[in-house]
Amino acid sequence: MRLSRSFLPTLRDTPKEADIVSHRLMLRAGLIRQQAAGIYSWLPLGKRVLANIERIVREEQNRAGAIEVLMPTLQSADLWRESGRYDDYGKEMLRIKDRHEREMLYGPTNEEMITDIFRSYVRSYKELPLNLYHIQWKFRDEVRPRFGVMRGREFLMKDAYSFDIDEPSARRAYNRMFVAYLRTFDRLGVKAIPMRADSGPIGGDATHEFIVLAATGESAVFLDKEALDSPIPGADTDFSGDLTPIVSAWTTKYAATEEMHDKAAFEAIPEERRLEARGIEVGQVFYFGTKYSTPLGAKVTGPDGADHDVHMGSYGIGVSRLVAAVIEASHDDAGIIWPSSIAPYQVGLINLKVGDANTDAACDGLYQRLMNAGIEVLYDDVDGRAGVKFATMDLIGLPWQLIVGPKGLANGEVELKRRATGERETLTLDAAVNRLVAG
RNA sequence: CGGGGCAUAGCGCAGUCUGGUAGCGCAUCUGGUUUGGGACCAGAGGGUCGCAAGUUCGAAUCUUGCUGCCCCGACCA
Repeated sequence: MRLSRSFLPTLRDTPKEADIVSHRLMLRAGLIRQQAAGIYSWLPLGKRVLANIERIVREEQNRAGAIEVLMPTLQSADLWRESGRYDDYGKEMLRIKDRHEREMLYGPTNEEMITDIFRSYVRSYKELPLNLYHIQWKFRDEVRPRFGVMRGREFLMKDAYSFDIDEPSARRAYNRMFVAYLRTFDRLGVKAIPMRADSGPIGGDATHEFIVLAATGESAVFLDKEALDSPIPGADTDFSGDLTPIVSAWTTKYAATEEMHDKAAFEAIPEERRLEARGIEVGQVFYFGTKYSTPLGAKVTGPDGADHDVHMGSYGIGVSRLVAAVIEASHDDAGIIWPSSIAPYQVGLINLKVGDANTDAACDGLYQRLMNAGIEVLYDDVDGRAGVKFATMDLIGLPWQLIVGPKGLANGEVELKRRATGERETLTLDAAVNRLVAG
């Protein structure tokens, strides 16, 4: 993408409503624009990051055997009356009426709807296990939205729902999502630690929150430092096999949120391994048994010929929140530092002297070669001062900056800078292209 | 939902106490000089001062009501 033809409104000053670093940087780098309290538009750069996160989440869900669907944002109140949650959910649920005065709501979550889909079609245990997920906008009318997209009212979430014949099967489904989450967050470039969590109003008796450590996190967390070094399962993990060893490796080390904190257990850990920190919840997995299947009548016939209420779990990832969480975990004074896997572009190609025939030709050539190699490039082809170009490129945080100016070109050289470390190398044009193609 | 704060040009702010017809920096546009880490000079455009009522000869400024947004707490992916 040529900068001259893109829409990338960056801000030099920090808007005053933004308090935490991720919110400031998201506004300054032109990722989002606030439209109302807790409601944001996603501008081109932010949209690309969001799409990259979605892509990785989707790949790992699919790998773990979950199947993608798409449910609507608007739901009928009737379904929620069946589960009893229409009255229980309270003011956080945005309730609206259509032109026929029918009661509707903007979905805060989808347990009822997915259970309705399930009960409409599935009759036999032979169709299980089943895990359906979607990535859709949710609305929760928070009393106090804050910190930009970290706690918005409208937010993008991946939510998966598993259906099994009995509890042991449901626990295996839980483990599959648990392992998928380990892989997902690792690929997104963040270290998310599963922690024993409170089950809250959704209910259930097995749940973990996946928490990214960050100083500005909303939750206090307590963990054994050794939990940070547990291994990430590989892409070749057999999801049809026994995942208990992987899950156990992560859950035997102490790691808990404030609500579930067990002081005695924590203090049993050698002092040098105790870590008290703050974190951002980016995902949560629940096993809640028949909490919804019983009231909604989601049952299958088992091998014994009898009907069984299905055992369910739900598994959420805060996709839009992750954009902020990644920035909280990965930035410096100059701006964002995107992990390569979700960066809006891999390379920022900087033309330091637009209008100079040699420099233009070299940049245009590099741009073409990189694009042909399948590398996503943001090409700053706008006539401007070097300092402004560098500052903007640092702000938006692309992993690589390829700096092309007349001085270097006189020696047939360009400069390649790695955003994360600030490390620079002077290379020939060919060497620079090869380096970027190699990753 | 309790407590606190803010609302003046695209962004950041001053002016409000003490009423007199709106200003600064950045950004934008034009011309010139510059040009490897947020340049300089000259000029220009851009505001029903959040909305509504009131007081007054006169309101950004005083009064009342409303709305929006932010922060702390409680609550939450």
